[in-house]
Amino acid sequence: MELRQLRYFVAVAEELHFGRAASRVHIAQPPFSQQIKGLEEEIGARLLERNSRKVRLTAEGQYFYDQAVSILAQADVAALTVARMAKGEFGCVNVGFMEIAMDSPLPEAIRAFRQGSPDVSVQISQLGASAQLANIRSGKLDVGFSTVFLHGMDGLASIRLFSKKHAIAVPDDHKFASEKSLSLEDIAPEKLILFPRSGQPDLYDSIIKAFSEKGLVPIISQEVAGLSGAAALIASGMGITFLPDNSRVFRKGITLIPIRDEFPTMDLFMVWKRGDYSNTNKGFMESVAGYFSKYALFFDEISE
Amino acid sequence: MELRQLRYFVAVAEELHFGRAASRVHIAQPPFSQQIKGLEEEIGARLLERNSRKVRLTAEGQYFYDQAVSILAQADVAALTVARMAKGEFGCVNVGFMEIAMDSPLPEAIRAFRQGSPDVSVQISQLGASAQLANIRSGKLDVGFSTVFLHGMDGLASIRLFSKKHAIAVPDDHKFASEKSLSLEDIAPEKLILFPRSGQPDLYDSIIKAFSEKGLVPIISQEVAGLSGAAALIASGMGITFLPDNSRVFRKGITLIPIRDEFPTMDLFMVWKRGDYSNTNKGFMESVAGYFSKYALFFDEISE
DNA sequence: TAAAAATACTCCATAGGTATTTTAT
DNA sequence: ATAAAATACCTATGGAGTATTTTTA
Repeated sequence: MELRQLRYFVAVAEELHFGRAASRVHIAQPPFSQQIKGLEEEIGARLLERNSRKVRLTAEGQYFYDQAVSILAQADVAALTVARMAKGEFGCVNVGFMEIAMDSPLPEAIRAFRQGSPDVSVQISQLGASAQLANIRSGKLDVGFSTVFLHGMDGLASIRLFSKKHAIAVPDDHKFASEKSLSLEDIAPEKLILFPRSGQPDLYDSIIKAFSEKGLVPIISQEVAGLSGAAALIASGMGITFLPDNSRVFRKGITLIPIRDEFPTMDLFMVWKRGDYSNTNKGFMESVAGYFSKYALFFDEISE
Repeated sequence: MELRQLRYFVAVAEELHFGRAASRVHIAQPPFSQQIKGLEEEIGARLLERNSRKVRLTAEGQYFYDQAVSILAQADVAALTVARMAKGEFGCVNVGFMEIAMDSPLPEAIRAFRQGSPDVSVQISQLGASAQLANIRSGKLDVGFSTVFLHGMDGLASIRLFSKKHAIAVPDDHKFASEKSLSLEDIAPEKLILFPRSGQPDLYDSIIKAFSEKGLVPIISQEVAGLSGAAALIASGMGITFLPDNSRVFRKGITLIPIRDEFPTMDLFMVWKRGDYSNTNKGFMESVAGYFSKYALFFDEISE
């Protein structure tokens, strides 16, 4: 049995006339009759009751017609869907992101993609940097957004989406609140609230190093995982911390003051499994990277 | 796109090896590769990522594999189902019967068919003779069971399943209750309960005629539609009536006494639309007729 | 270098065309 | 008498086979 025969059968079941049905599928009547006959013989049932004046469906034919229509429709939809997947218009992307990425244009970049590709399901989940890497490797995640740079790590690839200067976050009523900028010397004596080193060891170490290069040792009063928790601690006067400059989210009761000295930046990277992405993923990544105006760079990295 | 290509694709999606997949579908590797390539080109998407060492499904291929399996399964099931319908093993039969038919071997005949053809759905509904004929003509009913004989009526065909003598049904405490048999002369003076003439005019008229041929006129005290209602009236002493001899159902408080004289019989006919029945219907009718040991006769009538 | 997919070609099975016959109204 | 399906027979597309090349791990 072939789809061709189902197409022919559907035609004759709807026309109830071999000649018209044949011309509808653009073949001559005799081979058309042959195909129908072959179909009936193969499945072992008469589908049409016909004589030279009238054609009508048998009970079997009625049932088979419904089935044939359904099968042909499913085949068409499957082919179309796959074509759309290949064009990146349809599918599913599993995205992981670090909490800090919420405080960036990333949510808007994802929203823009969703609008442009409404039939792509974007599943996002908040994950730490290491969890992202593990899940990308295992295939549970397609793309990750993390502040951790990959120094050419094994099977993974990444690009930097943006790099943002850190600022000092102090409570609105802090003595620094009215300063235009601060030096590390100003900050060193203050109680510092920092993220746990395990989360982003490189960033953590380079912050400490920035101080020690000036002969300073910061007073780390608390390590807090979770931005909103840290923001609450700052606002309530438990200490000060670093936040990306112009942070748009966590600033209730908090003032951001630029740092005068050289200081590590907050970078956001997009990470994926090198050479392993569906067209849907590719479309997603291109859209997000494009949103960050990194098209050229992205293409270099993605096409290896 | 053809089912052949789906079959091939399923094979290679499962084997992840063109050579093995090709031999699984009993063709050589090169034409097999051609077919897969053609499929991919037609639907406009790469389904398999392959090099000379490894074959794996793309995201599109994974999706298409599921669809292909489903489509092939549906096609197989459809063909199989239609074949079973043609053999009368699967389908649906709409049956109409007159109430009186419940007091006969018919229910058991239907039960026997159901047991032998568990995948045929038998829809039964109680209908009068004329309603049966109308519904059979319109196609709502496939088969009817009625006491009304069709004198070679237009598009309908029928056979007699059985013919049963009538007996007199009297209440257990009636003066006739201990009689061995009764003549029409005995019965004529009694209050008679009869079915409405409209239901079975021929039978009604022939009953009256049986009396009048002996110069008798029966006293019809009531006309009652519905056997159970009639039986209740008899039992409560409102009159006597005719029931098929050895009636198995309606005999609480009722005694049946044979009739000595010539008298119309109670016949049950199976009725269907001449030359218009599915194989499922045919199977049903043959089974029921066979139960009534009418195979030979039935076959004569059914095959015109 | 060796296993496996892709090419290149050849062949034939069968889908499809043409001419004609059969059939039922 | 005629419209339409079936049959008979022919043609040619394309599915499948064989031999060979290309590829990459």
